[in-house]
Amino acid sequence: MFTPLPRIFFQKSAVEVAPALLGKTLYMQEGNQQIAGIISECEAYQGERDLACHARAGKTARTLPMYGKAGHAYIYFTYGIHWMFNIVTDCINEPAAVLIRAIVPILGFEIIAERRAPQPKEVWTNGPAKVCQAFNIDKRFNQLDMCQPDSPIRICKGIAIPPEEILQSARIGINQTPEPWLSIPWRFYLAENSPCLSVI
DNA sequence: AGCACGATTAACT
DNA sequence: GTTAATCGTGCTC
Repeated sequence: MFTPLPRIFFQKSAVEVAPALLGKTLYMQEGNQQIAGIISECEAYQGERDLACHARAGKTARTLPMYGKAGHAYIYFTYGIHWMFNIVTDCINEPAAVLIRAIVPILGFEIIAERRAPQPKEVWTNGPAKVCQAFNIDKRFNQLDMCQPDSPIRICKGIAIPPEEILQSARIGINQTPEPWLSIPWRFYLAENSPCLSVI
């Protein structure tokens, strides 16, 4: 149970990995605490040419994880308050990552409720920073290899998603980005979980 | 050494 | 619809 997906699953472009991540399980184990949820929304950021991707400025201290091994975590801090959780994909030296924007909780409801209080369960994990708050993800886990069987964060088998239930749109929150990157439909989300999607 | 800003959220009017 | 919260990062001087 909660066996991590093999690295080869992540060794493709972010645009290929992102839709494949929908329906998979995000699992977190710290001490005897377990939390898990089904990934319902994510976004692909691919390469230095993608002007919405942090790697547009090249290799820096912050973007280094994206140039590393697929299956590792890329976690960054933004707006002075929030953490964002990404999964690195593609080859070494090809910066690519998938931002996890929303999950549907399946395990650890009490812990999530405590961390997300006083918010109602409908908005517990429908946003990238909310997922990090619920799972207690921060820089401690940056560059973590999530393909190890004892990793505190793992991406595991989940539920099968028929292709017709996967919807696409432009990515959120990148309003200063020029075209075509502003409009390219690299946000992937599940139709059936619309109440669990991030707030736009 | 200083500065502008961000792959957001929650609590306002 | 608007705005405060709040600080690491990367760029410029």
